Amino acid sequence: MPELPEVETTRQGLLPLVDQTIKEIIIRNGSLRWPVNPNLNKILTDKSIRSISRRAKYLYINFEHGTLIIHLGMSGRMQIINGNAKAEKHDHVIFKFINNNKTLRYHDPRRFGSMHWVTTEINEHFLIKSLGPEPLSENFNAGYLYQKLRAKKQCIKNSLMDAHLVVGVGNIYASEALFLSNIRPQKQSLKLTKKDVNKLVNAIKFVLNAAIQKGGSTLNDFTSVDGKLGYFQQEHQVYGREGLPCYQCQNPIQKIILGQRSSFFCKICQK
DNA sequence: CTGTAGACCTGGAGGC
DNA sequence: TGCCTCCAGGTCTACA
Repeated sequence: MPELPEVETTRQGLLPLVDQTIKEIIIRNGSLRWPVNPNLNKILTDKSIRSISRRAKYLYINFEHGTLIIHLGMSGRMQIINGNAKAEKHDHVIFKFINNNKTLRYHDPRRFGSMHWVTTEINEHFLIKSLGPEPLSENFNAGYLYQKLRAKKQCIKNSLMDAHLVVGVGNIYASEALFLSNIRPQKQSLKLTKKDVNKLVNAIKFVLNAAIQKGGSTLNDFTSVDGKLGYFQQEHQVYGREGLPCYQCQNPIQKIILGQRSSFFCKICQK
């Protein structure tokens, strides 16, 4: 589920927990991508959430004395539950609150996600320190991206998914943004013109913003909720549409593997 | 330094 | 029904 729009949507959904005080944290399975700090309960009991922010696909749960950095991996979810319904399979970490009958659950079947308690300068943390700019910030612009791409021999799709270059562009939105920019995913990065790069930057911002507006819509199952009007409510333009007609030209969408990840494009619309 | 394959892990879909 | 293979939203690490 989680590409940047889903993480941002999750962040917004967690905002009601700001100012709430932790009563208890139960670690049911701490073997995520990195082991969860077993002292989390001791560290955070009676502490209040000051704010909840995001950097790349990391959620920051900010406390006065430190930050809990959470990544959702491939299959993670954060869910607020009313009442005391018992934890389900893959609910690995449970947060309970004082003066509030709500429970926050970290659910992650594949356990590719992570949780780190950080009290030192967060931008120096090993997960954070070498991240590229936020795609929706002004720091991510055509001038910046063109400079970065001009010496890169790898294909543009792989470059886009390199978090040193720009964060938050995952497998789905990389394909989608390249389609909107009429650029083939396998094109060498250094062959993009300034015009290409300009179009690409705008497309990345557009697809991410549109998905955030829709509350995160990465998966096809989202379309079944209301598959009527609007760009994202319909379907992705290319992702997951191998063999189906391109919405622009009706030619079948192609699937290729780049960097071990499925990539989709239209060979007529993208050059 | 650059670029790529492998690794981590579970579950769902599809073939036989 | 059961077993097998393949595939999935991410990204760190090891190695050429």
